[in-house]
This record gives sequence, C-alpha cells and structure tokens, in this order.
Amino acid sequence: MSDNSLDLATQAVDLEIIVDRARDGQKLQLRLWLRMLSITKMISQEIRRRLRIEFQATLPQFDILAQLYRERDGLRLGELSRRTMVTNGNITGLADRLEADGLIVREILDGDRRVTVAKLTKQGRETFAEMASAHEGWLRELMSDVDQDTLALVLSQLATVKNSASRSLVESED
Amino acid sequence: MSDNSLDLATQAVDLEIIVDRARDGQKLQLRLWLRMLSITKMISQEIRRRLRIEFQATLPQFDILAQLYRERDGLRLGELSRRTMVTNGNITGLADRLEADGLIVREILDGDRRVTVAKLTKQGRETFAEMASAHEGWLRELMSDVDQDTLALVLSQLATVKNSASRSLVESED
DNA sequence: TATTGTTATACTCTATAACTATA
DNA sequence: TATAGTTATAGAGTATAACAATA
Repeated sequence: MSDNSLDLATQAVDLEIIVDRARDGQKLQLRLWLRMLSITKMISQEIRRRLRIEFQATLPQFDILAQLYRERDGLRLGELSRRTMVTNGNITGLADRLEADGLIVREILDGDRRVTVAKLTKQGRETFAEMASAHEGWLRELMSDVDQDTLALVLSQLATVKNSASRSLVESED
Repeated sequence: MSDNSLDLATQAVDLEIIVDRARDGQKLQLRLWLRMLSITKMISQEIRRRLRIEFQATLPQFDILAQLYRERDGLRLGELSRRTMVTNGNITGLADRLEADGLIVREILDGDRRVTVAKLTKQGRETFAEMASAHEGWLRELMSDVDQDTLALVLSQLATVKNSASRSLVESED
C-alpha cells in the first residue's frame, strides 16, 4: 500500500468518525435505549430460564421476594406494587402463587383492616437466600469479561439515566 | 407533590447512595444488572403504553418491524427469529398478527420452498416510519436530563457488557 | 367519599415439543 | 435425514375496569 493510499484511508476513517459524530448528537438516547433493551433481553432470558429450571420461579416473583427479604417486617401490598412496578391487581395474582408455594404469607394489619402486609415465611427466607446466591453467580458469569472499573463507571452513570426517566415519568403523570 | 414529600424523596436517594457505597466492592455485576433491569422495566412500560395507545402495537412487534425496515429485501423468518431473540414458533404468531394488520407480507422463496421471507408492505413502511419517529422523541424526552457525554460514554461501555454476556451465553450452549 | 385490595377479563408473550413440507 | 416453518399447548405477565370491605 503506497503512502498516498494510506493517507486516503486515514482521511476516510477521519471522515467516518466525523460523520458518526454528526449522526450522533442526534439519537444517542435512542441508541442507548436499544442497547440496554437488547442486553436486558439477552440476560433476562437466560436468568428466567435458570430461575425456572432450578427454582420453579419467575423474575417478577424473584423481584417480590427480593423486596420482602430486605424488609423483615414485610410490606403492604400497595407498597410492594409500587416498588416492583406491578399493578395492584396483578400483585394479587403473584402473591397468590407465592403464598401457594409457601414462600410468603399475607396478614391483615391490626388497626386498618383494609391493609394487607406480605412477609416471607421461614421457608421463603431460606429459598430466597439460595436464589439470590445463585443469581449473583450467574451475573458474575455473564459479565465475566467486564472489568470492575467499567462496571463501577456504568453503574454510577446509569443512576443519571434512571433519575431522568423517573422524573420524566412522574412529571408526565396527569 | 408537597415540599415535604420532595424532601423525603431526596433523603431516600441519599440513603441509597450511602448504602450502595458501603456495599460496594463486591457484587458490581449484580448491581449493574439490577439497575439495568429497573431502568428498562420503567422505560419499556411507558414505551409499550404509548405504542399501544398510539399505534395499537407491542414492543416485540415494533422490534420485528424495525428489523424489516432496514432490510429492504426482507428477512427469512429464521433470521428474524435470531435477531429478535424470539423463538421460531413464536415468530409465526407475531408475523400472523402483523400480516393481519397489513404491515408485512410473507413470500415463499423461489428455489427453496421451505423458506419464507417476510417484508414490510408499503403501509408497513409508512407506519413504521411514524412509529420510529415518535419512539425516538419519547426516548429523548425520557432521557432529557442526561447529557450527551454521559450518553456516549455509557453507550460505548455497554458494548463490552453486551459482548461479555453474549460470549458467555454462546459458550454455555452445549 | 376515598382507599386498599380482589376479582374478572382479554390479550400478548414465552417456552417446549410435535408435526408438515421440502430439500 | 436435516432444515424451515407451523401448530398446539400451557403458563405467566400485563393492563384495565368494576367491585367489596373498610376507613
């Protein structure tokens, strides 16, 4: 390859970068979204598969157990609904299945008989501890090529994204 | 929202950060995953809501249309299945609905009658162009607080995550 | 009257496996 | 025999609205 053609190649690359940048500026939000969607779909399919096979559980169920695990006194169903972003009506069905499996119990609150509090049973705590441990290992495995600095960086930056989205959503609620 | 509840929200965020820091070091993969999951759930619920209301469409359907939009000659159903991470059997059902809506057509390939190629119809192209434009606007809105540098940075770093996950998944296929 | 949770309903997605037509 | 796509089936999640009990 002659010096001349190398120059041309270099120019072409520069141009490409410039064009990319120009095209960027726009649509970065969209591209970031599509990338997150693709990653979460890929990973969650695998996680769901393993949860189903090894624990006969689903991701929304895991999510509920996780919320209850860190709230030893349990949570009202309404609060559980808010935290898991699952509607009230659907929380009932999820809780039904978890209760049938003996992982949670529902208790009516003394003092306000409208309120129901869900808690983990002993078996629920034990089962969730196993699930969480396995889950953590799976994630470590699935992200084994990503170095700690990158993880920490992306994690912190995504907080901005999360806050932006939740702010937009709350503000558009009318 | 009253000033009081705003303060409580701010306190909750601060507490989360402190607890996050304390727990750091370990489990970065898990925490990154949970954060991505929470963000994508939040955003995708809103996107799905708007797609349904404004276009009577779902996210998987949008995904299929997007793949076909950029492949003017259409795609085999098997390739569509691979790209959208939807099983072959379920692609059939999705394609049925899109075809019933007049957005795509299925054609048997000359030369190999086992193969079916899906393409956008004229109406499909027009409809998708509108959907994509609206979709881009929604994302810009939902991430309006995130600056361009952060977007670009996270976008590029997530490529690593994506590659790591897909490599792990492929390797564990046996 | 407002709030908490349940019930009812309809639809879509997801996963798996058996099956048909074609190569 | 292998491949491409379809059919069949079961189970869950999701969204919406009407409803009962309680405050």
